[in-house]
Amino acid sequence: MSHEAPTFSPLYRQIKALILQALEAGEWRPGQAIPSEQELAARFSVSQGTVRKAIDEMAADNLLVRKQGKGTYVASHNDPRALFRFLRLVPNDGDLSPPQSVPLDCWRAKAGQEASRMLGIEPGAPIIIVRRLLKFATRPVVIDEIYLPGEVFQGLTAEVLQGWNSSLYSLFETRFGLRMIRAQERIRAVAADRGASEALKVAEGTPLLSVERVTYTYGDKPVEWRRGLYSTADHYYLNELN
Amino acid sequence: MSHEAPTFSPLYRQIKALILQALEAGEWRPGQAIPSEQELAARFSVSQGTVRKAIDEMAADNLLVRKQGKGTYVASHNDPRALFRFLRLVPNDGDLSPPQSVPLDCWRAKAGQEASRMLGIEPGAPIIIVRRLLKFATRPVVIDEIYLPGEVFQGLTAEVLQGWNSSLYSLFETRFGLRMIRAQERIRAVAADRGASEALKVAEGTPLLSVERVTYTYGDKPVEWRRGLYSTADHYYLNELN
DNA sequence: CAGTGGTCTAGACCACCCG
DNA sequence: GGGTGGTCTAGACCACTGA
Repeated sequence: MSHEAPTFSPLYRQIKALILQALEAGEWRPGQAIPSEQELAARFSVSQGTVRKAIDEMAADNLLVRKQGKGTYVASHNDPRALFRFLRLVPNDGDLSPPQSVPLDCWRAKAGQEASRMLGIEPGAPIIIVRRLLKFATRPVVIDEIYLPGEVFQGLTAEVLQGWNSSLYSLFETRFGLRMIRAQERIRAVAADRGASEALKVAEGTPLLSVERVTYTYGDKPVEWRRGLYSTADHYYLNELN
Repeated sequence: MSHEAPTFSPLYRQIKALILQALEAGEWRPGQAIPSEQELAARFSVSQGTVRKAIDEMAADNLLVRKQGKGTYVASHNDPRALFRFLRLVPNDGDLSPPQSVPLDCWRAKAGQEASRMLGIEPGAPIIIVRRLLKFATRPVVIDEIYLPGEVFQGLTAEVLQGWNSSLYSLFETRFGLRMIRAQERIRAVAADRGASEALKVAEGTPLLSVERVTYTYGDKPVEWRRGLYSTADHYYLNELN
């Protein structure tokens, strides 16, 4: 077996790259099953064990979901289990009912310094800004300001947001074919300004969590930058350290 | 993986349990190499592949560290790479010099309601409380109050803390044979009270991160409860969402 | 060089799901 | 029953480390 790559790359990683490529090209849609390990092994002319190891890694990366006896599926944000992967806020009383996203505003603008740096686009490039409220059991808990590259989110309007009653990422995936793979959050404590205090129904100056998030799609391409202000009177940000 | 009744336990998981047991019994010390896969396979009368899969999982759990060509080692908090596994605070300017732990106080007490619940011990059981400051480049950034079960940390005194210039978990591991496996953090925003404002040199009422952590050792046994107040003027809490 | 972990293969069998 | 993923084995070879 010849590996002409300068740095050694095992076969299963090459297979992983090929599957990733097919995934990115939309060969199989989120929620659908990919071909069986045997079929993929035949397609790439490797043994089932090698395909298996490639899929193992992609399942660990939350790109695929294995279901014994059924098949391997493309991960989807429509899956309710995916919801709390990117939302680490938990009510003090442990109530697990899913939060409700209430869009407040949606307008177009040009990328400023910070947005262009975070999204990896030119300053002045078109962006879309969304303001929305997150309610847990009718109580406003998070106010978000979300910056999206206009090029990717062509048809995103307030109406589209209004007409969607599931998670934002679920909308992005279904409507724009954009799959959020991973994110990075920077968390600070700040005092509520006028706008936040009104939206979250707390006193001005109340300490809030400021959660800045950059979200990446395939190829580590940033496609969302958001800043959320979290009221932590009745909720907390939960983080598991492994 | 699943929390259902284990109707079936694959061989490699049984091997994993056996290795875990040996680890817990101190058969190999942190930082040391465990026997080779071949030796373990012979010892447990299974194939190398099965041992391999067991070790794979334990490496993923950060219990073991594989080093190609050398062997497999017991993970240790003395390893500098382990430091930022439990400390997610990063300076705004990206300076990577490790923080300095400054013990302020260390006294004995009896567990109250909250401490007993968090540590899974009887109310009134002996506990040790440590107050300490974390400095990044001479600047005070975190003030911690740490609750430890007295039974486990017999000889812990202010002197012992003073004489240690590495991380706390490194001390716990070396001195008390206690390995911290995983932790759970609950994060809220709070206003600095008098004590915190003096320790962190910020104005009273400044928003701070309140980070409550419960840390677990083998068998998911809680052995530390701490509450930290983080000043986020020049630092932020970084969280990767995968 | 010998010894370690890392990869790849081929085949057998098991657990699970569904028609 | 047939198809899927999941486990287990045995053997060959590769990449890395250190003496």
